[in-house]
Amino acid sequence: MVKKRRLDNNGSTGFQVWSIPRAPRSARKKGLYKKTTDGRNFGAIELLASLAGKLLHENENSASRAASEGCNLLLIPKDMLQYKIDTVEKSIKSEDHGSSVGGAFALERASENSQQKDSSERSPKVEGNTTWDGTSVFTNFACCEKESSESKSTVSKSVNLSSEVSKSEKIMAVNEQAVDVSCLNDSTEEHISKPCSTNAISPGRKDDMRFYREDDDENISRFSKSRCTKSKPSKHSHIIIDRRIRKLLSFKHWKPAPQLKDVESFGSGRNISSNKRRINRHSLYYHDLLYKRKKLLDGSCFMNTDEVLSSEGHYRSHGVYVNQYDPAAFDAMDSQIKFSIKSFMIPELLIDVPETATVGSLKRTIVEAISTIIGRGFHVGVMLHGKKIHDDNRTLLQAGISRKGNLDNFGFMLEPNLTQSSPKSIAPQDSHILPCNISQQLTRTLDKVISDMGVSHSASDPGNSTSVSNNNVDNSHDLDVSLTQDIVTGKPSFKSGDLPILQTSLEPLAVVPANMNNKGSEQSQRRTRKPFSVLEVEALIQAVEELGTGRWRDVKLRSFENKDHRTYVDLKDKWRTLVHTASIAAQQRRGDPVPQQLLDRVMAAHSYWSQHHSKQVSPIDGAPIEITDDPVALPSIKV
DNA sequence: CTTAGGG
DNA sequence: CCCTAAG
Repeated sequence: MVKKRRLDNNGSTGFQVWSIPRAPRSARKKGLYKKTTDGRNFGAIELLASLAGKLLHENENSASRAASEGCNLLLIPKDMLQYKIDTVEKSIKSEDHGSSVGGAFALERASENSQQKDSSERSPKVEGNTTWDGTSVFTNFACCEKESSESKSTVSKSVNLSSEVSKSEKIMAVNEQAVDVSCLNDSTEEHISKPCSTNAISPGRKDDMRFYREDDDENISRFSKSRCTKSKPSKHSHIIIDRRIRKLLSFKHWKPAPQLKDVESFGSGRNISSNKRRINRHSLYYHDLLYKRKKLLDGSCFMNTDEVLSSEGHYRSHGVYVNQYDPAAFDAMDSQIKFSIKSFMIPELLIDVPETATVGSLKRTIVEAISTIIGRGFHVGVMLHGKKIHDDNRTLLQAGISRKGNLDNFGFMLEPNLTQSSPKSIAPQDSHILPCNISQQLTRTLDKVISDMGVSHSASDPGNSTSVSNNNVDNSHDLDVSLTQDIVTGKPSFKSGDLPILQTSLEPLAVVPANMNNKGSEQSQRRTRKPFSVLEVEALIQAVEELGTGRWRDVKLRSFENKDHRTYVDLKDKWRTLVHTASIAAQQRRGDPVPQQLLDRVMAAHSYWSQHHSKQVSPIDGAPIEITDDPVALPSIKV
């Protein structure tokens, strides 16, 4: 019971103190961060698993067949991604320090001939990762080949595109490591370089730039039918949701992911390791990365070319999205730079641009190309070394984008177009009101993909395992990770409509880390600032007066229980700023002014609680705190 | 998970 | 607001 006693200061204090014994942790657990298990989540996960399995399988085949078809679209709910990532992590932890290709979703070739190694030289390396936060539109894959000498004359960059609509807080973020569906090699280059015009999609041609796109319909259908037989049902679903991730989502109205406990009961990471999966060390970093919230760059989506080949032509790290061929082989080529953009949504996109092209034209070309796939409603930004290149008039060369240039930190960003004008007009507070065109487009696309893939039903064949070969360019650590077996479980059963896609609002697009080397790139979206209203301030003060400082969780429960966007940490921070505000001259205060009266209460409560340990609670019987003659007590506040 | 502080 | 060390 809550009892209260008047805190009397010279008989004029209006400050009241309640003695509220702190409830046991166990009891407190419930409520604030309650998480439920949503059956749909599992369904989604299963679907993902299934898709992943297929995709992987697909990749296997395509890889072994010199991969000439490259367009597989796959949209995966974020939670699934996390699932995979976590699974991988588990295996990393429990297994070894081995290496894996491109992270979380490397696959282990179930049973392959011993020639694999020999062929690895020629076989494309499967490298890829996809990040899908909120409603990422793109996923990225990268296929790397060790053929620097074979490459004809292009610098090919596989650009990772990722777009996210984050404000739709009901969308589970999706991150996925996947296999690329097409590889750039001699045999495929021709194929994929087929001008778009050969497809139903109008070719984009501008400033001597060209972009190509692989036809994907066929692949999709093929994707949906083929190689399901190998899918092996997993006996256990290893769904380990990182709590940090959940934490991240906890205040976002996400449909709660299964609790860790619940999840773990499904199966533990042990099983993963028991499957003898080997994970590329590259993925280690990637994981770590994923555990950090990805931050937005200018509130937009960022796609990047994460890494480039090392000087030896090997992948240098996880999440490589850039393929760069031996510059020496480019002499014959008229200093053209080829950008290869890959993702689930963008199967394969090659963009050739002369170094003398301008950044602006590059952007336009990319927009043009991507628009044919996902529709309009976005624009492209170019990042280099962590900075956006704003000057569209500069040539690529001038901007530092050249065949021989260091493109480690090169990438693109997809930014939503609020108005068809400048994205700059996107006010933070309005970000959730982004036009629906993106949302709709995405949803539509997703729906189509899902249905096209025919995933909604019995997408996988229990009893079959999926595997993919990873011919790591760098043989020093070949990795094979096989998550599929565990992931692929049962049949996914959800309609496209069930996908946790966009709500009505959008937030700045999510980001794919531009450069995993850069610490700063491991960013995640920052919550939009929401100034405390006077009412909130008052409620906070009220609560603190009653509970004291240092019991922010209780404060939260008492006065902000239903305000998900106010965490107890926020409240604590707010209190701190309030105290600070109250202590400075009114002229120095900024923001919407807080009534002096409230600030006085803040000061009073602050001084009071700093004197009386806030954690001091009354006896078990709930007796009120005895506050008698206290000089520190609150000053009387008369209004 | 909560707190408490630094950034 | 974010991030984190501590507890």
